[in-house]
Amino acid sequence: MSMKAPSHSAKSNNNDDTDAFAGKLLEWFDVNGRHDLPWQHPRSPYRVWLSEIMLQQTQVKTAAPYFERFVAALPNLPALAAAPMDTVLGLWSGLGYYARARNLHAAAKLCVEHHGGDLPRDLDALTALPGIGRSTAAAIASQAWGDRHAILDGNVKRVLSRYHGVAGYPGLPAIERQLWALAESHLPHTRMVDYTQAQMDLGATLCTRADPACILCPLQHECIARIEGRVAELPTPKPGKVAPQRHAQVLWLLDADDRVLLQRRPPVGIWASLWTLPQADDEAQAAQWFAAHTAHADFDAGETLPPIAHAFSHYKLELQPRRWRRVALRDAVGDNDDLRWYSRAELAALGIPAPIRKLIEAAL
DNA sequence: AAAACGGGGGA
DNA sequence: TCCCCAGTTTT
Repeated sequence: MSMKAPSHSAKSNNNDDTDAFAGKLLEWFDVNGRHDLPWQHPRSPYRVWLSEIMLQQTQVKTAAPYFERFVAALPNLPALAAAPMDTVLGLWSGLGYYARARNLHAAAKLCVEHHGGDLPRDLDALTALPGIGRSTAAAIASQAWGDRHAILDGNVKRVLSRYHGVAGYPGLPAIERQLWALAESHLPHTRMVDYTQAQMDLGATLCTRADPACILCPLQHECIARIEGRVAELPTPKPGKVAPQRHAQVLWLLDADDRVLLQRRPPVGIWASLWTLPQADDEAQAAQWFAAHTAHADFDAGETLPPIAHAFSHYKLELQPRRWRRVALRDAVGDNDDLRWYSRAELAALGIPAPIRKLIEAAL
């Protein structure tokens, strides 16, 4: 990776062959971009770095006052390196993600130790510092020195996947590689400082995740997602991991008065302490439970009902209900705090999981 | 309630 | 190289 200032191929050192993407973006930026952010006046490598770290997981509006306070207390890199950790954390207090502050502090010390108290003007050396990855390094180098490097943060991923109609979750290595290549293909040969800011501004203000303002977008006529009506589908969201499918048997017992037998769940775990129909892992265990709790009733006489599908955040549960009417319990089981007959009128006041309530109330 | 976020760290 | 995490905000 080269550290030198923008290198230009012989044919491309002029504005005429600026990529259409970059050209339109820069024109838009001149009028609509953010030109008065605190780290832009004055712009120094230290201030650019600090702003990029703050902006990693924080919006401009939130970060700005913290930035001002931070640079007022620690105006340059050696001051940061010399400050106690507590001071740094105090200045960061309220911003969250405190690992950023620890990395920032550690990186400042490394810069004093290895780079003469300055940030290194080299992508690999920047990336080697804690808290700086490929995109942050490129954002720093382009904004601090105007060096020609592509960034690929969440904003740019969103813009490029829409503009080029790139489907597939951007976190996947193959998709991310493709997006990096596209980002590099659009790099202009001039105005890198503005170009980098322009991409972030477009993503943050127009090409937003929800409800993008396409009619205001300078790229709307070339944007594949816009042309093909796929703006809402791109970028492809993270594929939810396929939730494991579990099964359970549900025993629905009604007595001679049409009261329903409910069981209180254990105080921890799924549906903690709620009242549900007695449940078993499989049919054999359901039969076993049935034999142990009921008097003179025939398990096989139960009426098999359509299964209920229920989705939890981390697994899917299919409940197989089976119903018996006019059931009596064994004397030894009886009513107690965790296993009771409830009349229909009493159900309303109980904590009952939604799918179970739906099942038993739909029947009447 | 769940997805998004950028870097770090472990597999 | 890839995958997943921590920690927080946004949708």
